Amino acid sequence: MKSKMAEIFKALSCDNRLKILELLSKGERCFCELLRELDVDMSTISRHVSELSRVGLVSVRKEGKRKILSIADERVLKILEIVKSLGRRKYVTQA
Amino acid sequence: MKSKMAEIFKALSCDNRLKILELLSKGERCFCELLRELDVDMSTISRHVSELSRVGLVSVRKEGKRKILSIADERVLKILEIVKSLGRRKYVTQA
DNA sequence: TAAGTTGTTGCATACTTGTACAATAATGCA
DNA sequence: TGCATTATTGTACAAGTATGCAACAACTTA
Repeated sequence: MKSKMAEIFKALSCDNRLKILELLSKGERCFCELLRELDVDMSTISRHVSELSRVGLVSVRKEGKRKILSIADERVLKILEIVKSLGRRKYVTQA
Repeated sequence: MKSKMAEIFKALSCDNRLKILELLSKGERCFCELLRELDVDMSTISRHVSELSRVGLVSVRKEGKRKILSIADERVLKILEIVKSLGRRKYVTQA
């Protein structure tokens, strides 16, 4: 069985899920708004959101007939920021 | 094609690779030391190390007939620490 | 109740991944 | 040179993943 850590990283290892997190980092939004911004099937988004919330990266709240999604924790943004900065640097080893 | 960010997260999403990083976080060590601590085939470790260095998480230095491995960047440790803390918390949504 | 909106789930499919084993390569030592 | 140590690579394979389509479910509103 996979560790919690590995599961979290796994959830972060897909571009469409990263895209979802990036959108949510600008503020909460509902499921069907994501659909308009992501050019993938609704079922695909559903599964991605489900995975993100399962591992605790995204919070889900029901409001009328909509599901409102948001980043679950400040630390999620922190992680994304650090890894983005790692990705930009051309992997230079410290001297 | 997968983004740099997704590739880095992917590299982090496997328990054996996380184990390697954890060992390296205590200080650099050579390939064959990892072998003694990891109970997987050497070829498997070779591929994991290759992947970790490919995406820039681990630095490799040759010394005699050995390859010495180390964490490539402080930020790698930071990421591991944050995600570990995320994993511990029982995914509590803010009130 | 009927119709529309929003989301989930079963199924199929193309692709990727983690792993071991065996063969090979590179290096250092006797 | 021959042998031991250290590491990589080809191959195979079981398991897992991302995706779309179609059917279905839950909820809202007319």
